[in-house]
Amino acid sequence: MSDLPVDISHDQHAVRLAKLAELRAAGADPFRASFATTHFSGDARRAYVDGQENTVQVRVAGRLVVIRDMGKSQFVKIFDQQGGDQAGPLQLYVKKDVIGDDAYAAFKKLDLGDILGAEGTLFKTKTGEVTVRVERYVLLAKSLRPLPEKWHGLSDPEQVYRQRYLDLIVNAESRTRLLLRSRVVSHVRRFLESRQFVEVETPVLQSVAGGAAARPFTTHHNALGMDFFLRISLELYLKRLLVGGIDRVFEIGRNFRNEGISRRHNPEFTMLEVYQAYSDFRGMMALVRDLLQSLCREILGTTRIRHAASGQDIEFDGEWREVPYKQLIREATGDAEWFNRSKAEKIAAAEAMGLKVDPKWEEFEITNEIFSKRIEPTLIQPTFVTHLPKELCPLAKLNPTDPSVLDVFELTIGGMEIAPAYSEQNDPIEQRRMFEAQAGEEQQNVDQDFLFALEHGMPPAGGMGIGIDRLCILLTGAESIRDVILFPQLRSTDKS
RNA sequence: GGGCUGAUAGCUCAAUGGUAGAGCAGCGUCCUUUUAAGUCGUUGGUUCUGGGUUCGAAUCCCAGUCAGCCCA
Repeated sequence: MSDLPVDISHDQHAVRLAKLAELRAAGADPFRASFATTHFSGDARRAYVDGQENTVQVRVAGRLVVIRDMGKSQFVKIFDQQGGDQAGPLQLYVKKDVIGDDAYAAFKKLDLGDILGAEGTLFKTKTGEVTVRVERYVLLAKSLRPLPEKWHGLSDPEQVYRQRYLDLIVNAESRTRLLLRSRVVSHVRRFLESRQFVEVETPVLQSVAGGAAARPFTTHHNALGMDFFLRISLELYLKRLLVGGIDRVFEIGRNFRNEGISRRHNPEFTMLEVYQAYSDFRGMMALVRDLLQSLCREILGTTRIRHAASGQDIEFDGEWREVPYKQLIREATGDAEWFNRSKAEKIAAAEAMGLKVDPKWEEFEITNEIFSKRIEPTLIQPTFVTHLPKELCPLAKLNPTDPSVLDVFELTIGGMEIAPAYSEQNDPIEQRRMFEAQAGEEQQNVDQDFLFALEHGMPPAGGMGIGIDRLCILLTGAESIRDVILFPQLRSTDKS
């Protein structure tokens, strides 16, 4: 670069642009259309036969992430989809004698980050690393920007999230964690399909956003000239499908809630919802336990997970604790008569427990504040909290012997609510009454079309939801939901 | 929405009111089995933005932007 009129040696982008121009001037194509490979990096390593030096031929491709230049030969490493495997990127050995003077001179001008294809034979170095002895190589895509530092990687959380592609290249833990999520989703599908559940897709754009209590996003359809909401839950459409005779149905899909962003909340998140006709919340208990146990075994290879926040190990194996909500409340408050206390007494007791209570709250809300602040965080081992108060969900059936509670459970693990499940309400009269009571002044928020569907008869059913993001937090030990979402929501910035 | 913390070279980080530095990366050498390769030399800064205080500001003050944590 010293022959350039202006010294740009400090500007890595400018240096690379100059190299690009040089390549083009020499008639090379720095951005090729394709390259036929025979192996990913890990597969190439596995293709090596012990003692068979330079007999197995491979064609591989990837991003240059390490260059060790020794004058007339170089060891470099390329990173591909299997570059996150334990052994890391695949090593290539490029020798002047083998590829020739011109090709070697061009190779010396490559930069970290360039994407190349190479062909050669496998051998083992004296330190035992399976390596490709390169006979031919081709630059497939010139990289015009430098990679983050090789040892410390990329650690600024903002850049990790905004430039996830770099995080994936340089931070093996991020890559492993995020790819684990793909395996989780894939396993969930296979598990449910093996039990004859059918996967469907239901509308994201809805004129009534029902199935949960949350503020929806709004959007507008120009041709129809009407506003829509983005869905906040999958529930009401999947139940229409129960009416339609799809007895075992599930959807894995994005929900959108126009609420705060935090370590546990992203405005868009992925839910699994499962409905099984002729089952009930107890059937869902067995289903979710089987599902999570098989996930642990298949994906993690263990049913024991380290829970950093509590310092405990979470054991997924065996039967799980089952305990009624009311019992937990009575234990936590030390008051056997809690549910007979007046509102004033409940407020006083909650405040004595250090909780902030809004006087406008209903009694069940005060009680539930105790549950979510003082009980839920302590439920580290998998726990089915059953029979929640009837006010907490309008879509579930009442318990026949105690109609103040619902035939539901909330599976809590690691102090987080992981999976709620219900014996689903299929009485259209009762369902309408609940919806209309809940909607109050805002009767337009009642999904009449759903109620109309229910009136045709919905089979009794168990239903369950699992927040995939939270499940992945649990399985990976991530500290934030952002660490299990490839591109978490951030404020947009103008990039000039 | 509120509180706290942070933003310095491409990346990871120093510099606590007095000449903005290091490692990696980059650039130029040496080196044909390296493993954060080694070696010699060397470039690189709107210290997030805008104001203010001061003889002097990366540093102190105010406002803003973005992010993280906690709370709602």
